[in-house]
Amino acid sequence: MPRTSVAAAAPCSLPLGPLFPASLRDTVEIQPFFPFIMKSAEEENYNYASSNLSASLSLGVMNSSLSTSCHGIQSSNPIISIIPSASHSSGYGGNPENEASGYYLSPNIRPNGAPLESPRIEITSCLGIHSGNNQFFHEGDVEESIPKRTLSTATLNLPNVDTYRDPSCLSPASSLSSRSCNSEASSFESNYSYPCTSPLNSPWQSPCVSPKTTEPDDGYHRNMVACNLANSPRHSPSTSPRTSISEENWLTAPNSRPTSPFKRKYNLNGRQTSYSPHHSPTPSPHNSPRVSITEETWLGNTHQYTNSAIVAAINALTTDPIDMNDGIPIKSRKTAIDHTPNMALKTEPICDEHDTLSLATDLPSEDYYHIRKTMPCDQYLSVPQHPFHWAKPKNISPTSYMSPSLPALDWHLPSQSGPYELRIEVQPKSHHRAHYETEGSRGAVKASTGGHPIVQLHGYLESEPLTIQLFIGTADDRLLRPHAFYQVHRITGKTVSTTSHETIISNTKVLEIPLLPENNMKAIIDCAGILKLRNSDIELRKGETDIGRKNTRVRLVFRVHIPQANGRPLTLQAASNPIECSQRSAQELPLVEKQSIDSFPVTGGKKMIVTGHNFHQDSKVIFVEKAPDGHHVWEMEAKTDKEMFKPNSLVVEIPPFRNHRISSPVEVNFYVCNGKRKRSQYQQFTYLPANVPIIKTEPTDDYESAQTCGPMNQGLSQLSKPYYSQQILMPSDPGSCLVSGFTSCQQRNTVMSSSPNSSPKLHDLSTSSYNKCISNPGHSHPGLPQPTGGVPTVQEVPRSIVVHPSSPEQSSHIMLQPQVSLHQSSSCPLGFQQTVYPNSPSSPVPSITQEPSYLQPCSPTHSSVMGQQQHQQQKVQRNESPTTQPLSLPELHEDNNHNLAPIPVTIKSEPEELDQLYLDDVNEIIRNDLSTNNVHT
DNA sequence: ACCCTGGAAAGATGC
DNA sequence: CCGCATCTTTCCAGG
Repeated sequence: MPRTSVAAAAPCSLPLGPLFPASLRDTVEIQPFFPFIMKSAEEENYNYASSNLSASLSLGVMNSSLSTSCHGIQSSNPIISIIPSASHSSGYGGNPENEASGYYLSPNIRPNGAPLESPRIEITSCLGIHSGNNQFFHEGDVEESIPKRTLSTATLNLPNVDTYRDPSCLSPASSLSSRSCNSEASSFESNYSYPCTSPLNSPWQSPCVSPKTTEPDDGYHRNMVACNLANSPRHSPSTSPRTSISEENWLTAPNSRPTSPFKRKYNLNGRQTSYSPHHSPTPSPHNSPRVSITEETWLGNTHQYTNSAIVAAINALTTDPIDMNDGIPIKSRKTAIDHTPNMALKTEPICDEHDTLSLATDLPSEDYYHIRKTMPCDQYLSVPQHPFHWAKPKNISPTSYMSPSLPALDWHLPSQSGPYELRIEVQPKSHHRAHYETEGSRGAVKASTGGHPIVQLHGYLESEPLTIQLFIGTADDRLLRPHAFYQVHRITGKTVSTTSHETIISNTKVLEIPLLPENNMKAIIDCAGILKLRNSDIELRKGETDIGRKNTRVRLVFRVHIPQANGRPLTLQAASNPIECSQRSAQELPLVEKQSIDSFPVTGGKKMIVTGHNFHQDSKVIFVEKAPDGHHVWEMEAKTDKEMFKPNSLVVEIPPFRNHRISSPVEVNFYVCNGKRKRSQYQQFTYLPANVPIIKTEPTDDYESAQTCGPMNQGLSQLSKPYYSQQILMPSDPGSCLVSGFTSCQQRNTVMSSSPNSSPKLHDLSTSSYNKCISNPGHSHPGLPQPTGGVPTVQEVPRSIVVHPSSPEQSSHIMLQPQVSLHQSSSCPLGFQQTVYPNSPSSPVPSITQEPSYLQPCSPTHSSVMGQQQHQQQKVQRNESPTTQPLSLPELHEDNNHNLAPIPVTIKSEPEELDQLYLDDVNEIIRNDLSTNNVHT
């Protein structure tokens, strides 16, 4: 099939797929989302930053920053081509509607809050690109802006690559992975100074360099040459970092697949010295979703420059120019073979194409390698980058063109906005054995009920059909994003009733499914299978930090773009419950899907029904309370009712908590254990005080007033209000009002946020504690502010994903994360984790309502993730110093400012005798706090 | 013949 | 370094 040539595609025209309503198509072209995007990206950074790494902002933040920029690149490189339209230009940086731009731009001026002891990178970034005037998008400006940019240097701390992985967990969090930049950063030695401080030398420049050229390839080529002049292997081979494989070698190397993909040979540098690409039977995006530069994006679809590209570019300014190269997949087992035919179909002369491709991909790559080569600590595998990538036959679909104007796949979006709500009516089964490329399809994902998952868009009354996008997302503790090791696989056949169209967006396969009014905007997802990519393939990908081993859980992520009157499509997103994709896990590991009770008084004794899979009669249910450092402070095996045992359900008697005198809810975990190393994910459970901890009644008013303070509160208010009252009433019958996991999440969230109810026990106001917490941040969590200057520590990331009954309502409330991010971002421009102190003036908070399309970044949809995050947040707050104020409720804190007491900060297990001592003091503090709040409000 | 599945062998990796 | 337990990937066979 002939591929759309670069020249053929009109850069300024972003045709949407046929499935897209004309209105949407129209709007997409001219609507700038960039401010949002930027914000989202930034938010995400924060989220990630805090999630994996310990409180120390340094690593975590860096991590996120880098990752974002990198992955932002996905579609990025090409930033320029798209910009032709003036309307576009206005979109980027300059949308006055919100503070996004400013907020987003802030990263450039990030204060270096990172601890010096952490490895760091001196990054030269270009200011000015954020001018907010879209200079980015004006061709002329773009070109001119480069030299004009002011160089700024930011010192970023290097993320600890492995920190995110919980050694004890079944599955590693799926990574920042694709946020390849992380790895990039991590591979750099501290204080390493890039040789290329000039923007011109940075691959990042490429996007800025060849905007909409009539001769994309040439222009690109030219620019790349200019940018990479000295570093190009072609031009100066000596600079090539590749020690063992030259491009030529690579190209001429046999394509035969190694006997075993696992048998990797490394040279002294730890790089893989030899590598044979494997020809996969089926084309699949091997590139990390975050990886952005592919032949497709660079050359095949130069017009496909997306906002994310711009975001990436901007982010790059704050991080590392080298990151640009992350987008270039260097590993591709099957590339050569697959592409040969593909190339032949191209409209451009093959030789030209080839050259261009090679140049396009190699230059940045080499540049990258060159830089890396000089680094003392090179942890990267030197995998030759093949100029051709896996075939992407479907990528030429017009539909894919819409991606440029739509939010990147790893942006977090709400499932609900205004009257619209994207809801997963029928959740997929918790297990689905993914198939390898070497296998035949293993069929479509099914629903636990026997049918197939169903997604429905509520509130949409137009007659215009829409399109549902589906891709495979992560299901780990971190935020949702395309899964590096899994791709959606289109299922066809007589058994499939739903038509679908496969496309690739930013190297992630996306299934597009029509959403028709005649079907009540409901789609039965019987056409989506899951393809497993070899770990070795993905892990070898340059910049890929994700670990495939045991990273076998995914979620189905659905998106819908709703045309809006203002021309800006509203994008909603919903993610399914986690799906275990490995064969073994599906057969052996217990999996908890639901629990009848999420919280109960410390006295325990109540029966809780745990439903899931692979339960045995001798399955044990262990309750665990974890200390900040991940150690188990308390473990208790719950009694299970053997007689009531079923393979998919267990009846468990909630064990009494170790401390019956808690005055505020204490969150613990439990898991089902079928034997050694056969444990389910951690599930959340909250112990409630035996007696209702009603310290005072004002909080309600205060809290509500606080919620009305800022736009950001909206999501939170929904989240919190219910709980607040619940908490008061809870003791009567916690179980009755806390059934769904989500409810519990809300509760937890609120609990930690609504200081007034916090347990004195959990408040360690002592200086010693405070310091202790700071110096020993045990946990870092997504979206959570980390204590500035803290030392990063490896956090145990229990891969606890609570499978909540998916409730749209609930989902929609899960806005905590994004909001946190927003707030955080706004207050911490640099992306460095900056603790938001209660009494710190609040930064302007972008109004969610103003920009429903993207301002609600956090996907409410990933209920499980959110639940975890919230859970984690609570833990952090509970365990860490007061400085780690939960950002979840910024307004609340603002209102509460001057008083840190209400925030649970420690989980220290102290003698119960101390409880009362604390209680009195804390109560007093809380009263004062509340009084203060009242005055303020 | 092809798709879908379940099972399991063989190899890879981690403890 | 070895052995064992796990985990991943490929193969096989049957419906």
